[in-house]
Amino acid sequence: MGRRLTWRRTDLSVGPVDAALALLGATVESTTEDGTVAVRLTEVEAYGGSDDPGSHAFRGPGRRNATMFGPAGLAYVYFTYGMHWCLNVVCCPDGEPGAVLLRAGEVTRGLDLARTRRPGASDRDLARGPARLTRTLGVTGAADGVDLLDAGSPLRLTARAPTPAEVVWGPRVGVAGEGGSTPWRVHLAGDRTVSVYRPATPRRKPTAFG
DNA sequence: CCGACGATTTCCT
DNA sequence: GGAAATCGTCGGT
Repeated sequence: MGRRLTWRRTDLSVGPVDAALALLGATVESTTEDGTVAVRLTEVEAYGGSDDPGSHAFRGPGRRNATMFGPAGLAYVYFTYGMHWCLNVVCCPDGEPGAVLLRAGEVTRGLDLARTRRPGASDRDLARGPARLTRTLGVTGAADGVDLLDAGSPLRLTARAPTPAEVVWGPRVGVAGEGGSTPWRVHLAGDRTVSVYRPATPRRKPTAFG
């Protein structure tokens, strides 16, 4: 069952779970004035809409998540923890929210440039985590809303991959509450660039007693 | 190896 | 006001 290895928008307009599977093994490529870096995706996570408490779209559209309600194939990029960018692929028909978070991958092009963006990191760790991946690719909020299926975009999806032989589904990383147990994280089995699983960790608020 | 914690800012309630 | 789809560092075992 060979699969076409080029993208059509309808390939991604299939909801977050199916889109997550379609994106595994595929390549994201970023071009800046410094050059081009490409990453082969080894780990992604699905996020839904009003029925998914773990999703940014759970409470409807707002300033940050507006792109999630756009057409499939757009990049939804958000800023979190005061310092990190995360990159998603929008994966539902226009007006319906849903996205796939790109969590980890392997650098397959532009290794020298990637290394300069992540000083001190091992090659294995260059894109091993959602914020590491955006740093390695040079992705920031400027890429929010970019069409990933346009070959002329600075950030784009290039090759699809054959259906992975073996994938592993599990709970999403860092998602608290009801959405925390939904097994919508998926990665290539046995791949060393997959990030380490961590449950959501509530942080202790500072007390008057130190 | 492992768990704890601080950094730092945006967004929503 | 508080939580957040994280990461690097630090200290202990």
